Amino acid sequence: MDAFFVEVERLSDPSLVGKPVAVGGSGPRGVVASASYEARRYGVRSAQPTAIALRSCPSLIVVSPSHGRYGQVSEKVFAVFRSFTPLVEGLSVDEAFLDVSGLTRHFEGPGHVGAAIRETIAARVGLPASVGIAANKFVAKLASESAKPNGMRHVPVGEQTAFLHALSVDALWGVGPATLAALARLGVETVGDLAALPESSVSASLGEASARHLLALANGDDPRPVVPDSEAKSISVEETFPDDLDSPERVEAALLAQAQRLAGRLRRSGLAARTIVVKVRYEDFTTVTRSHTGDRPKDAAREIFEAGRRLLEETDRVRPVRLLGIGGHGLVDAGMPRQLSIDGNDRWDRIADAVSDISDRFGDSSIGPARLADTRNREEGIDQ
DNA sequence: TCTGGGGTCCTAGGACCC
DNA sequence: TCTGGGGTCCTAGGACCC
Repeated sequence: MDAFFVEVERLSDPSLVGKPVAVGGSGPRGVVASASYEARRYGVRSAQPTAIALRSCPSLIVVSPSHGRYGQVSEKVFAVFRSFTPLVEGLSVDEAFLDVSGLTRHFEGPGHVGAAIRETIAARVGLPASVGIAANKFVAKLASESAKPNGMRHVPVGEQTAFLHALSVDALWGVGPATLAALARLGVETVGDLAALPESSVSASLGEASARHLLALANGDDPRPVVPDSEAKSISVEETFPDDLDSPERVEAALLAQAQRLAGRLRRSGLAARTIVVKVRYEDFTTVTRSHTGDRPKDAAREIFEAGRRLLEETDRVRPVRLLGIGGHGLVDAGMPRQLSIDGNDRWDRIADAVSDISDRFGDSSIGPARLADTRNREEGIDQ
């Protein structure tokens, strides 16, 4: 999908059409999540601090994200995908690979499939989408990038090498800033430069596994099949605070609220986490994680909070905290037999269920621990 | 007005087991 | 007669993607 968050906002507020718009955080630490093509002409990019985006585009309209709405629209888009083929591999909320090799009887060629998908999305959802067509996932992905916005690009097998080799190396999937710098030291600028190097010299600076992988991609070789809907491997909640949390009490209060949000998401998915991870970022941006794998999977807010609190004790409690997060890894089906607790924890399970129901219906901020409410009231100057 | 939030995958060392 | 080989799991950090 093209500028997905922005286009969803335009569906509900047509006055945003044709203007430079960014969806993202508007606070002092906000960043751009999605920029309209009008905004991109001013240099506005996703992941850019909102303050810098506003400097380069003073007329920029900044809209706060409504992730629930994006999820709903995403489901409609994916329903369109699945009406063409069950072989749909979601890559994110707004992007998927479709294996359409089985549709040769119904369509004259892949170009007709791509056109039909774009038309159906426009008709049923009302949003622009771009399609890339190729013989494998990696080239199809790059083809869709070059098709944006609101276009279609077919790269036949015979044109694959010419298409790939002209691209800058950082177009390759998996080449970010660190790998780009390492490749630049080898004199590599384009995908063609990389493809011309012997594997030994690439693996000397990137390691054997990465070198083999990147060289294969540079030659257009990507054997990975389209694998429909894989299970989530982790679920996490994190938050960057407008002002650093400068006391252990404030950090713990925030952790309690996050533990409840995490518990709610786990329970709604019917999952429990074997491993709990706490993430802390300090004011100088250094980030640490602490994790612990318990003997029982957890999905109750109280248990998750207690595990997180113990992990917090292994971090620096003095330095102000810019970001705090908590996550669950090693997810298992919550329906599988779990040892019944004898210490009254099932009471907390029932409370977490009730909290989860209420936050489902009325939003995450509708219910929370009294300790957090106390902190909020104090910050707002409300008498106890 | 410096740097979000939610993920995946990989690496590397250490514990532990046979 | 000082220290094999293979495997799995856990933990921490980092690169990368949208």
